[in-house]
Amino acid sequence: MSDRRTEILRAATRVITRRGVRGLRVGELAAEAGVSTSLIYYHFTDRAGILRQTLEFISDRADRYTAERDPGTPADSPRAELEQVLLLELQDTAEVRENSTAWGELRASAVFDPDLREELARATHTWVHEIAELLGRAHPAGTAPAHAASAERLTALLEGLSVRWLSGSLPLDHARRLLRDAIAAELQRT
Amino acid sequence: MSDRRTEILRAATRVITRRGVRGLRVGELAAEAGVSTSLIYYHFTDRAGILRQTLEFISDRADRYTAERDPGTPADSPRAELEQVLLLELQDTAEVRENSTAWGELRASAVFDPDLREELARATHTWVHEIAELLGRAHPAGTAPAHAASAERLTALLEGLSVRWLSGSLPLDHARRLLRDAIAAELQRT
DNA sequence: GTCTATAACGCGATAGAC
DNA sequence: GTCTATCGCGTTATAGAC
Repeated sequence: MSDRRTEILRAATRVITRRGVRGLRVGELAAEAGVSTSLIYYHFTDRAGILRQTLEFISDRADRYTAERDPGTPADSPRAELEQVLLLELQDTAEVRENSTAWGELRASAVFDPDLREELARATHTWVHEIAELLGRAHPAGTAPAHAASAERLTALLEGLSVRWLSGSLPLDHARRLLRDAIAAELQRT
Repeated sequence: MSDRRTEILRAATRVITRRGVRGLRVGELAAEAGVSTSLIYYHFTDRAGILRQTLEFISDRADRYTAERDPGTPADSPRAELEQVLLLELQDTAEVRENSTAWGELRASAVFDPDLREELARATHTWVHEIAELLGRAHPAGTAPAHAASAERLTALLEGLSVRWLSGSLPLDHARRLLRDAIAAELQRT
């Protein structure tokens, strides 16, 4: 599925990484994709449609790269898997930067746009739940509510560290170290 | 110092709380402040000047309300003071909402605007340092580098929880509970 | 310092040909 | 499906009077 529409969605992802959700200009997107502005409207109706479908495209892609991690890896310990999944989001690759940036923008936009909140809360809940399950396997001694709380703290910390990294307040390796230590601490809770 | 310029800066803070940094319109700011648009330009030159000076105003004010807490309070334990200072940021009052919202916007905008990064990194560093000092008094057994790392984790977590609260993904009392537990855990580190 | 009036422009969106 | 050309509005910014 690498048609024109998909090409435009990929271009939109790059523009959002560069300018933000609220900084995306239809004209700039057209130039980035190498098409006319009216073709954008033909495929996406209006600016809101561009954003909706691009954010959907990005979150599908994020699900995929979370699901597809370690295809043939010899299934390390659950703890290593947990570290791997969380630290995956703190890497300086184009794909991770794009996803983290777009995710942060979605979060920041939802503060002012109630329409985005429901979908955002749903995606957050899914993510927290997935981390809580990994915590359950890595730390069977703990209770389910304790794992849920740990997962909320770790994912919220990760979002906080991620935006500090992207906004230039925290070097990437330092952010990774802080997150690793926080994971270790959550696993040592009684 | 409650002149026209300061009134406009206060109005700008309210508009940013309502619309976001990138949603601020000079005309709306003028209406909010009860002045003409051209007076805005007289005082701040251009839109970028409005934003720069407003964000400076906000970070100064945040410093001040952190510094001025408990004027005559009977200096509880350092631990209680630490909790108080951090939990202060998770309250549903107009002032805290304004500061948290504007601070989150500053952070999110800096991802796309390198001009904001220096001031932001400076303010972040000041804040982390202040929390690290409180941790030192609340937990004298720990080392200075450990306190610095704890302060970075706690403040990054607080930012993460704050934006989840403001974006409707996390109820306020739940966010407060998660933060309190994280503070307790940082104080129990060996 | 502050206002009214307006210029200049960027940007979302559409018309219509191919 | 894709393009060129353009409209119309909202917004930034300025001119000039008081």
